[in-house]
Order: sequence, then C-alpha cells, then structure tokens
Amino acid sequence: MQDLNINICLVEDDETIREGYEYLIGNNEGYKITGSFASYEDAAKKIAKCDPDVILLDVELPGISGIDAIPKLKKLVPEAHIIILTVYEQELLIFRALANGAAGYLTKDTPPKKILASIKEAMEGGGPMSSHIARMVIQSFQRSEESPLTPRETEILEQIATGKSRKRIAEELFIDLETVKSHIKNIYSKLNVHSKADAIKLAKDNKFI
Amino acid sequence: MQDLNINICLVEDDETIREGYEYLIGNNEGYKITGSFASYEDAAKKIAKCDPDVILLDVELPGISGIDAIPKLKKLVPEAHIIILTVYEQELLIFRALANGAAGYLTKDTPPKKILASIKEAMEGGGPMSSHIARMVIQSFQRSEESPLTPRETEILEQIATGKSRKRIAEELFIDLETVKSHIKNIYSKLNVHSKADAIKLAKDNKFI
DNA sequence: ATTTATATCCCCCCAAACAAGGTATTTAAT
DNA sequence: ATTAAATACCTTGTTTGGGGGGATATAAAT
Repeated sequence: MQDLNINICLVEDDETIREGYEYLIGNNEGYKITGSFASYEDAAKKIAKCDPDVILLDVELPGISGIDAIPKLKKLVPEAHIIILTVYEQELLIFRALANGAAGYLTKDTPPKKILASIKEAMEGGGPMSSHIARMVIQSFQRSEESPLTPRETEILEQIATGKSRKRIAEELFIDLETVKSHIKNIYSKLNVHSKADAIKLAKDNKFI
Repeated sequence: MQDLNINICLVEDDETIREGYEYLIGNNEGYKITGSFASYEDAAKKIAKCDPDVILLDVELPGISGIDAIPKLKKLVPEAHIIILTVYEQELLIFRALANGAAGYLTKDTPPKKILASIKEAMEGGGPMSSHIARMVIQSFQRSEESPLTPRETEILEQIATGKSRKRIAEELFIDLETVKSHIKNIYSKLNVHSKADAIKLAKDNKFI
C-alpha cells in the first residue's frame, strides 16, 4: 500500500458526514483528500485544481443532483473515477448513475475498509459496487423463466426489436418469409398484441427478451 | 463466521484445479463441499442430492458448456446461487452467463479469500464479480460522448428502436409526422445508413443509444 | 450582424412491409 | 397417439418506409 497515492474529492452536502469521511479516508497512508464540497456548484469552481483521481459523490445535493453532476464533473476532470456514495438503492437511480458515467455505486452502510478498497479498485479500472447493487445490476441482464414464447419465437422477436424487416429476418435465419410471418402471428396471439411495438414493449417489460 | 453453513458444489473439468478448490474452500469453517463434478452431465445425476447453496461453475467443460448448463442447473436446484469461475473475460461470454441466471462472475486469478467472501456474498443475495468484470458490466450501461446525433435525434432513434411507427412517435412527442421524417432523414445521413435496422445497429454498436 | 445548428413543418412518389384471416406438413417429445 | 414446435403456403387490405425536393423559426455562436 505504500506506493499508491490517491487524490480524493468529496461532494456531500451533510457537513457531519463529509467530515466523517474526510477523517476516515484522509488518515490512511496513500489516501489524500484534496477537496471537499457541499454541492456541485461549489465543486465546479475548484475541483479541477484538486486533481482528483477519485470523486465520492452523493446523489441528493442542493442544486444540481449528483446524478446530473456526473457528466459535468467528467468534463471538468476527465481522468477522475466517480463513485456514487448514497443511501438510495432504487433501480432507476442506479442505472441512471451508471449510464451517466459513474465507475461505481456504494451505499452509505459500506464499512470504511470497503470504501478504501473501492477507491483503490476504481482507480485501477474496477467497478466497485455494494453487493446488493451488484445483484440488481446483474438481474437487469436476466430473463424471465416463464415466457410463453418458444425459443424460436423469442429469437424472432429479438430480431424484430433490432428493426429488421421480416424479409431480412427470414434471410438471416434461412427460413421462408411465410414462416417468419407465422411465428409473428403466434407471438402476437400469445402476447395479445397487434403490433410489433406493443410486442416489443410487453416482452421487454416482462423480460421475455 | 461460526453461524454460517454453506453447501458448495464444484463443476470443473480440470482435476487438479478442482482438487485445489476442494482443499481451499472445504477447509474453512462454515464452508462444506458437498459435491464435485467434472462436467454438467456428471453433475446432473447427483447434484440435487448434494443440496448446494452455491455452485462454482467453470465455462469450458466437456459436453454442455458452463454457460448452457446454468439454466439446467437452476432447474435441478432452484435455490442454488451459481457463480461462474473462469479464465475467460470476453464481454459476450459474461453477458450470456448473467442473462442465463448466474449470480456472479469471477476470474480464476481471484485470491482464495475473495472466493470465500464471494460464496458468502452470493448466498446472501449479492452479486460477486471480479473488479474488471464489474467495470465491463457497468460500461455496458454507458453511452458514447461523441455521438453525432442531437438530443432530439437520439430521442427519436430510441423510439424507433422500440418498434414504434413514425406516426406513433409523432403523436407521442407532440410533433408532426413530417418533423419525425425530417429527423430520420438527418439521422440516416449522419450515420450514413439507409434503413432503420442499420441505424439502430450502428447506434447501438457505438453506444449512441 | 451574420452565420450555424437545431427543431420544426410541407409536398411528392411508390415499393415494401405489416397485420389478420385461413390451412397444412414434418419432426420431436410425452 | 397426442401435442407442441417449426416449417411453409395463400389471400386481402392498409400502413409504413425511404428518397427526393424544399421552407421557416429560434437560439447560440462568431
């Protein structure tokens, strides 16, 4: 641990919590707090000079939210890895944070040791997450096991969802156009819809595709 | 640690590695290896009787691959959490494993301590991943910052990717059908494509949407 | 003050795609 | 022996898609 030297910035509006982290992180060899801010607006002015490797970012902030601050911070300090540190575990918030460029997502019940490890991990190109968050992220990849669709029907609906025409799907699957149409009819009938848009939406909502 | 008691099964074709894990895991209090198999076919016969809480699964197996074995194992032992343990770090393999129902994904350079922690984590509903894997998973949520598309064009291409017709998109965005058509023309021209399927593919490949 | 980018709307054309109504065969699994 | 899945064929009518040519308003940038 003696050869690492990480510059860390905090963005967190609760002063008590912020000071807690400053103490908790800054007193470790190799970890240095170079900036500490109560809002994005505050941070925006000075954070570039702090040269952070890692930014610990709260989501509930006065003014611009932590989520919306991510892309802005990335423009100000492109090399920095941003870790969200929050009490919120809502799926939508998590995915928006990750889509906006967060490198990791930790909940505030994370023990100090794990926070330090996560900072190091983020700096080395990892993606630190609380275990519960990680499972949610993983589950977002998973499909339902109770799809009414057969494997072939699922495959064809997936192709439709890529915007391909029935003709093109037929060619790529080496089957007749009429066969594709038959499958689609069966899909619509099983899902009780009358258009591809509705079929795609229903299938995605239920994780059939 | 004295109150946990985890039943673990291994599926791994390399005997030396398998015995290594048996030793490495089984000698810890609370961790018990109840089954150890060289292939899915082998495991299928007896694994239900081993009552595993966690299954460590290799991807390269003789016969049915580890990836394809995941849903089958989940049918045999629905309560078990499956952790992939492999040398492969290819994006496609990882996403297929997670889509098939894996609870976690570890690379074989994972230190013993982390493997034990991951087993516990999986059993408690977490999603253990190697840090590099986690970053890849997180990156799959992220968009490119250099899209040639304007926000409105991006929005419309997203709608197209849901299978909606131009007319429906116009209605939902409260703009004229002709406006939608104009945007699409501009999108095609910017992306140098001539169909929605190509536009969607190119945009997804480049993470514009 | 004047380009430039973005978003909006309008017209034409025509081939292609889509949705719904049937029926029917082959293969594999129970 | 039945069923489920995948395959293929036919008809009918409507909608959509892609390409072509424009125009206008607004806001941001120079």
